[in-house]
Amino acid sequence: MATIQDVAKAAGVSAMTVSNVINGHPNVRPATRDRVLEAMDRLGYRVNVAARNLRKGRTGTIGLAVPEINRPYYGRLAASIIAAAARHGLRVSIEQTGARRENELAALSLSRNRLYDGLILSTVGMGPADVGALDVDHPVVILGERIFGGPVDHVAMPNEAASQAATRHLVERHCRRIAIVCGRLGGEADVSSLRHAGYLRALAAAGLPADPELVVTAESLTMREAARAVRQRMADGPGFDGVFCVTDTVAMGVLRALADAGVRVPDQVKVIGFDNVDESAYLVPSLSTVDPDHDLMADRAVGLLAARIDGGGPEREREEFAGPFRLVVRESTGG
Amino acid sequence: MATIQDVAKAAGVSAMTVSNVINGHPNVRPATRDRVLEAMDRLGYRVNVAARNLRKGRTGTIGLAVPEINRPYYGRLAASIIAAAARHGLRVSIEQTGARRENELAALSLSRNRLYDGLILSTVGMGPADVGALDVDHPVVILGERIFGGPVDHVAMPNEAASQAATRHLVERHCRRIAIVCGRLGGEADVSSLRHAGYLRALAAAGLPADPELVVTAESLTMREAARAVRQRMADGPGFDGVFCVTDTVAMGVLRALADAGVRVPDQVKVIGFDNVDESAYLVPSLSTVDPDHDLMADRAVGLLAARIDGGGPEREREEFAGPFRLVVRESTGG
DNA sequence: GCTGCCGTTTGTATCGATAAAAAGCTGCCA
DNA sequence: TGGCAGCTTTTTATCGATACAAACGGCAGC
Repeated sequence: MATIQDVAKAAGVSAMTVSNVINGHPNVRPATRDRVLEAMDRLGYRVNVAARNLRKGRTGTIGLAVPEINRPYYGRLAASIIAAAARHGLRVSIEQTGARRENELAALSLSRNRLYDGLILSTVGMGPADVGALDVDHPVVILGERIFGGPVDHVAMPNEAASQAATRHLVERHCRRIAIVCGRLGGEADVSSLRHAGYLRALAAAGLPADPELVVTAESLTMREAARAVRQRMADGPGFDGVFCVTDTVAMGVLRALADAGVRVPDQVKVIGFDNVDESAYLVPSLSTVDPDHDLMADRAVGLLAARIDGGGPEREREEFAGPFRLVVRESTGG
Repeated sequence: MATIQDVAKAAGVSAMTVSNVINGHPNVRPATRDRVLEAMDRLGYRVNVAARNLRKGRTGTIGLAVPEINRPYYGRLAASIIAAAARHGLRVSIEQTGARRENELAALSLSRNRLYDGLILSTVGMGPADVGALDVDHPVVILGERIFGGPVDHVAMPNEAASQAATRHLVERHCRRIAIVCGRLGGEADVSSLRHAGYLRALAAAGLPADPELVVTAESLTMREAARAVRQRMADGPGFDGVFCVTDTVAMGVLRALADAGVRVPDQVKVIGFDNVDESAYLVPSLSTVDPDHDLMADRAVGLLAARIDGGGPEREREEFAGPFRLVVRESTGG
């Protein structure tokens, strides 16, 4: 594989001149430039990125750590982030953490290896107790839930507000016994807890009691576990007329479980999700949901990260950005 | 940020000794090792991967180029590949090509930049005419469709065989006018053409005529376009009693379009897809499909690539591997 | 013809880690 | 005591690109 030296020799110039041509520096005589370009072409020269990275101290790659890329929500998020990063001239490398705390911490340390110029971390497993791990000397942006007081930039989902709006929508559609399907509660700042809080607030605002019977807890936020949890709860009749699902993926599992039990949606039970993944509009019945504007959040997250990378040193204050959201009403809540 | 030299100085040894400790070489006295480890810990030392890459001529990262990560099939594929790569100690960086030929070619050239040790390319836009572009001097594995005679390893979907099996299944369920929903035909080796060929073969084997009216062509293999194409075709009644959809994503669009038209699945029309993405089991009705064993294919693709990277030089013959598949019967074809 | 300036080109050092070879140490035996 | 084998450790050179400063060449002006 040809190096810059080979090209230099072939073109009868120094390596620096070749470098100058590659990087579009001014003050290279056109005739020289042409000679160099011709030599590069002839030798099939390609920049060695490792060498450039070493010299420049940058890799041009950011890391994206998500629980699992194979879930509509994270797929969608990743797509938005890859696109946003490309606009900043950055590539994206994806780590799967399996929502496990230790893997999320490992992702942080990879980025310390200078493999990435910065890291976008979608935390799920880490809790407030791990805030210390975030206190690193390289750019990190948390995307998703809320890490209290973490010393990093943070783009937050509008968890509580949007959950409240979703639940309120069920109230407005005359649901009176509204269930929530979520993951295990107890953490301070995970998706389930935050969205559960929004759900409770909506109930309170509507003067509805918060019946613990109506909290359906799945082992994990997957279709399988959501369906299983709902089936179990429905052993003796639904006992609810509305369901707020903490993600659209969960909602898909719930819709399936309801269908298995012969429960008609939206006639007998109304269902609303959270995320507005692409699939939601195409389900039968199509799924009402709240849409947190992924593109905007991705754009903001990458923007913050890029700013940190480009020298926005540690003296810059950390930023918090809470995304906007939009209620999307479809068939599953009666259109 | 501390370098290996800093650690060496702090531990009172040479840089090489530190390097030896890092890389777990034998012949480092335990006492020395401890001293080095302590210094590394104290200084918060992290390997500079760019420097190591330069020296070793490897990056430890492979590229995965897919049309769009935000589609269930590619998400699933990416998840499998990331997992398989991790087993080989490789990281995965994802490029989105948008199924566009020029982006697929660009992905090839990125890998030429030695950014990646190798590339797994899921071709969609490139055709047999671009075979020349694949003749590169670094490891590439094509995953997906068939590139005739490309000078690279190739893990192929069992496109024709599985499509034939899916269509045959519809025949066995007494469908007599079986439609196919696919993308534009005409290419020699794209998904749609190959799966269309399998569909035709099944019809021929069953002695059914191949009515061009039953070929529904979508602009792209998305839910939106599939739904649009089917709606258009159904303006004057369905005219078919079975549909083979070239992907599960397409099937989701089709199911939605049928629901909109008040057509009952599977009573009036039976539907089968291709891919067995996670969502398929949870749709209402759940989707029959063929499952190409993504994990196995991912494993094989990464395995081939890793072998090429580890010196399996260009003299090794290129390999072709056609994945197995499995028919998955669910509600959409009558259970 | 000489000076000085400006646009162009080149030499040298460097980023940080590591392969290969050389040099230091031990301890053991003759 | 000298010599040698076998671990340990260090020295030196290198991967390829680029920052920086120095050198070069041509030309206008005196």
